[in-house]
Amino acid sequence: MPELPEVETTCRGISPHLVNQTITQVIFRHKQLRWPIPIKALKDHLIDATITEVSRRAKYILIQVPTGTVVIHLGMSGTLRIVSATTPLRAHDHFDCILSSNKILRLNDPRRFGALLWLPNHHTLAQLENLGPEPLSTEFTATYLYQSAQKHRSPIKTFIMNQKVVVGVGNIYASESLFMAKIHPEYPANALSLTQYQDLHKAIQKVLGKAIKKGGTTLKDFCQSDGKPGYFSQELKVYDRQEEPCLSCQSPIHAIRLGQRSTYFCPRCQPLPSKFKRKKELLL
DNA sequence: ACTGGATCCTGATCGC
DNA sequence: TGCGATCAGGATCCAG
Repeated sequence: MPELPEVETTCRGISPHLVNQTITQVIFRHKQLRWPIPIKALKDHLIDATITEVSRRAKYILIQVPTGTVVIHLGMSGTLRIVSATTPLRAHDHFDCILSSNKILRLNDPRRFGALLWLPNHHTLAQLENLGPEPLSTEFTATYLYQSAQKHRSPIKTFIMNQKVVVGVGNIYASESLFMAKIHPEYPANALSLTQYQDLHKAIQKVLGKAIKKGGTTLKDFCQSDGKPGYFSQELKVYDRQEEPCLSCQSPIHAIRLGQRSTYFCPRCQPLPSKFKRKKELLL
């Protein structure tokens, strides 16, 4: 369940269990997630190392030890939990990090779209380079979005999900933010006005900020057993609501595929000027 | 340089 | 009950 708010929540949840703990053992049960796991480097650098900090960049979780950083991405299906030695193993428990407190940081990821990487101090990691600004930071502004968009004619939804533009806007929040800003997801990025980007910028921050709060409360016990997902559904205005009435105008919510991702919007609240509508014959 | 599509993998769900 | 098709909260890679 790795939307940015859950990654943030995971970070906050595991951090107190990790910081100042010494790692006594690491166990690998799979050698590859999205990329091969650098098992040897992780063993060499983690065993007997003390964790100094846990932080987040984009949807990557960063666990700092004296000689470098463990970089974890949860992909589509990953979870990180704090468990005990008696917690039974489940399918897809790929990695354990055993601490001096006897607690265990356990990574589970059925689809293995996630990542477990090692970043030595003073090195760089391609995945962490060229990332756009954090959506809740002050570098992320409406003007920045507007200017970045000028050379992109791709649909606005695809544009805001591009991590080089801004990090952390996933498939759910892209649809939700565009609904709040009353912008059609297929609107070409470079056709939107600065005013529209001001609305969109505000919407992204509002939706993500609220979701982090929700994630924080709903997942507060996520590290004990299984924090139930589905808590978003109460807040979602369009996502996964195909054919249901728009909460603002009662029109049926539409669903389309955009960039191979499910996309939801209200055709009445988020109109698309006819000049931007795609013609079927052009798609063939 | 940008864009869209294919791709990695397992599991849940739905129609037949 | 079983089977195949489809879809899932991500993001990289590659051809055009």
